[in-house]
Amino acid sequence: MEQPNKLLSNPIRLVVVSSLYQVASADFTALMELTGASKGNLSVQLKKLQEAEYIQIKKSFKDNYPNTRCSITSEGKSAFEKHVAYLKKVLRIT
Amino acid sequence: MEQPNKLLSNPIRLVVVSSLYQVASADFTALMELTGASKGNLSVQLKKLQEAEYIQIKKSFKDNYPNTRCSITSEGKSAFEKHVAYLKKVLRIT
DNA sequence: ATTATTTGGTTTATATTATAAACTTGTTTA
DNA sequence: TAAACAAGTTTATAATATAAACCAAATAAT
Repeated sequence: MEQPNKLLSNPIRLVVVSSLYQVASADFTALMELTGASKGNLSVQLKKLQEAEYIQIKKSFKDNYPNTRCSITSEGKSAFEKHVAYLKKVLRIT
Repeated sequence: MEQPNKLLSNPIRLVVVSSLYQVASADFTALMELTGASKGNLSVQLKKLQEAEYIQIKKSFKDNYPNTRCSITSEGKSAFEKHVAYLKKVLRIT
């Protein structure tokens, strides 16, 4: 029933999804700071989350520079909630 | 300050450590049921936890069969507590 | 007006990790 | 005594994570 979510077992992806669960949207630079990941690493983790349809990525230009803005999808929200429920059970926290 | 623990980011190892945090000791078979891992997989994960000194393994014979009994160390307890604190922060749960 | 540096990323080669199949050693059952 | 089972371990392979190298455009320095 309650099983661990592999995508969300990676700390970088967990922080990304958890952050986007609270925050409407965040761009690449903000997510780098939040996660502490290198840009290469963050780039592939975001792509994985996008492929799983946990997040949505909108690319645009902001002040002449490319800007990658991410937001969570309803699938992402639901997956996150389930994973949190799983963790709570495993960790025995209410 | 609060960082993810890599060893405890693996779901099998997390369940092992979390279980041993509650339970004084558990043997290989019990941990297989708790984690759902194959024995090969469980075997290497236990060894990793042992190498990190998160758990202690005592081998004996029980009813003529080998028996592998695991318990958590104080280092394991502390690591688990810290990781839980980290997760709580990331997941925004009290 | 080149050249160098910075911004904001992506691709990809390599290192690390996870996993189960194959193996081992001994026990019980037929 | 041969087959099946118990309780693991080893190891080959698959999957994953990570950062170095790369790219394209913008800005700064000379």
